[in-house]
Amino acid sequence: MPAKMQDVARLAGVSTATVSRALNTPELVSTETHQRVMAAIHELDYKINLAARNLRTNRTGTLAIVIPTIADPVINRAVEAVEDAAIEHGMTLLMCSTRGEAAREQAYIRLLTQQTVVDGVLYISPRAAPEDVLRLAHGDAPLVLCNYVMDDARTPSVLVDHVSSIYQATRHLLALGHRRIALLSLDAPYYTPARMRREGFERAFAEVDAAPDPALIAEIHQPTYANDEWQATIRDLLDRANPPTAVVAFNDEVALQVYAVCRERGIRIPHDLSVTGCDDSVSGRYVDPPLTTVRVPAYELGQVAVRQLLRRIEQPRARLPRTTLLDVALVTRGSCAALHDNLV
Amino acid sequence: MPAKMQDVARLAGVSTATVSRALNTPELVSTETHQRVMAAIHELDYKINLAARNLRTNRTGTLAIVIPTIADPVINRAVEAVEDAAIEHGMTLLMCSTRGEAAREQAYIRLLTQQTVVDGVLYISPRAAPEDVLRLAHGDAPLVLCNYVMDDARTPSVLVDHVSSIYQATRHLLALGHRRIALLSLDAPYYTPARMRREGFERAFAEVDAAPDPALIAEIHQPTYANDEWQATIRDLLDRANPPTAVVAFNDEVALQVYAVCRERGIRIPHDLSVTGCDDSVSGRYVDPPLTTVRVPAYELGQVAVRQLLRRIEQPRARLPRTTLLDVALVTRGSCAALHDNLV
DNA sequence: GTGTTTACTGTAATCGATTACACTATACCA
DNA sequence: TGGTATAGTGTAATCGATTACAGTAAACAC
Repeated sequence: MPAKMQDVARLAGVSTATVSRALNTPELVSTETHQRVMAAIHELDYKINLAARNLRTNRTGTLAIVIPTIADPVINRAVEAVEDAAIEHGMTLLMCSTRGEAAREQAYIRLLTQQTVVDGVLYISPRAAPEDVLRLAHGDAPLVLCNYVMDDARTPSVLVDHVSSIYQATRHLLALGHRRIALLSLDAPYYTPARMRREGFERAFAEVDAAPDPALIAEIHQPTYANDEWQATIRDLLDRANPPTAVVAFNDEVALQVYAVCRERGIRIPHDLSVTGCDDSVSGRYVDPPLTTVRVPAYELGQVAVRQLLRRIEQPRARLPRTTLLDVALVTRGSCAALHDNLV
Repeated sequence: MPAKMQDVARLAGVSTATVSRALNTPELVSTETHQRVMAAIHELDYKINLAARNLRTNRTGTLAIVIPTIADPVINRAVEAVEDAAIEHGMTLLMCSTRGEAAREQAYIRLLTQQTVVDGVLYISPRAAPEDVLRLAHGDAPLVLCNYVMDDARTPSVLVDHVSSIYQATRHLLALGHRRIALLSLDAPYYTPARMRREGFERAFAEVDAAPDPALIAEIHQPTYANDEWQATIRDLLDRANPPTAVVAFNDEVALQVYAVCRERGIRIPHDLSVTGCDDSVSGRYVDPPLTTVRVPAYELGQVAVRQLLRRIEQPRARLPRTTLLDVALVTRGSCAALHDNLV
């Protein structure tokens, strides 16, 4: 029913080849013909049939973005960057959020290993096993990873420096005299940032010739970013006989959970407990006291990754940096204080 | 290079028709043949070419979801519902976030008026002019709207009851004795919820034979949900000679901005100022005092809408309710108090 | 035994664009 | 003037699946 290229060609008195050229390579068509074709297109309200074009050109004009959740400010921002770049290149975005569910992760990987679904895949914070990610990497569409390292020279990774973020937060607290510092982190199989955070934590301690108390490292194994389990963990931590004097949280949301538990318990921040977050999300900016956190280049994360991806799509053999590490910066606000002597 | 159906057929010793049937309508194929075909598919690692299928079947297996921003908890949740349903139906999701930019809104509408891009469109909180939305509605793909009303009998709308949410919050404050109540809302051309909120606000006043002070209605015209402008507006409001005794904010994020300004000014919540939010997002749950807000059925919003959309896709002539209104519920927490006599 | 139904399979047209190749007309050159 | 380059256009093959239609063989009915 809708007009096809044939109809346009007939109306404009040319062949379909010319219509196609008028649309895709106007420089090969005379100005006059081009105008006639455009007029016909307008007249018939012709819309190109993308399925036909895709079949013929073996391209889809679509990028897939695979993310663990849509409800995280850093990921949000990265996705915005990706969408911006996609639009700029006339491409669209297929959204695949896995919610940390292995089944979904697998299903999306299976789907995306087909060239005909998307032209490229951006995979943020994979929770899948290396062999599955590798399968995707060996699929027909180029792949770029975010926050994941994998032993495959062909697949570029872009990483926020999670080592540095936790390192900086921890160093800040150590400098304030704290030694009993708790780490609240998220862990999951194959979840690279968890390892990096632990490393940053330990490195900061090593620099002052100390070591963290393993009992104060709380790594929750949780598929999603849901908040329910954190409360229990935090209460546990603070209710101990020998509680921490400071807490490093792996993101701002969890840091605010610490705030909530402190309120319950009558613990004053920063007087009784110092707290740091991570990601510099809006929520940490307007609480009392304002949250000391780490600024993370979320938009840049998406931007760098999508640029590399687009590069690969245009030139499949393009050489790309194997890993790109993005800098972070400590943002000092009011949630940390020097350790009181009476609390040592 | 990748195996095609022809190769599978050859290896299995059947025709492509049989391979196709084995995949799409296995009940029409003998068990033995089916197994041979499956074995061949596995052997060759055959992946169906979706472009070819789409061209032939005139379907894409994709839904578009158009949203103003990805960084809003209610929208997030609605998107999750849509994705869940999409996966359940073996479909994928094309994400189109417009950031409230008219140009992007238009560009996506233009893109999606083509049948061959997606099988259906879900449009959440459109900011586009009615004629543009109508153009989309008259496109080839079925359309379902969220939080928008339009004069088109064919296009179903699913709405959160924004009238009721602000009405309930306002009534709560009125019952506590407040009369100088400010409304912080977002406005934009053609943005239905803004009108609904105003209506709820006024209705609550009308019920106690009063009227709101128009000077206390602050409707920011802002494309996005960014936080910068709110601070100024809120300061303005609170610094007046005759400031409000209560504030109704259209969402929790803005309510927390009010918290921040109050902290600056030494205004105590709820003692000096009562505050209500809306949406019951996580951020409001763990602040001090916990935010009184309105619970909004975000997941349900997406769920109801996508169900109607899928229904339409399967049966284009299906009769659907023209508008569906979703209930909301006040969540009373600690951010509101009875009006002190000395403040009257 | 003939006619009819059932179960399965194959042939070949078709979806609507792109593009290699061929062709014509004009411009340009010596 | 003949030859070659250039610009613009057309013809027709092609992408890889789906499916209407036709065909065959076995089962079944009478």
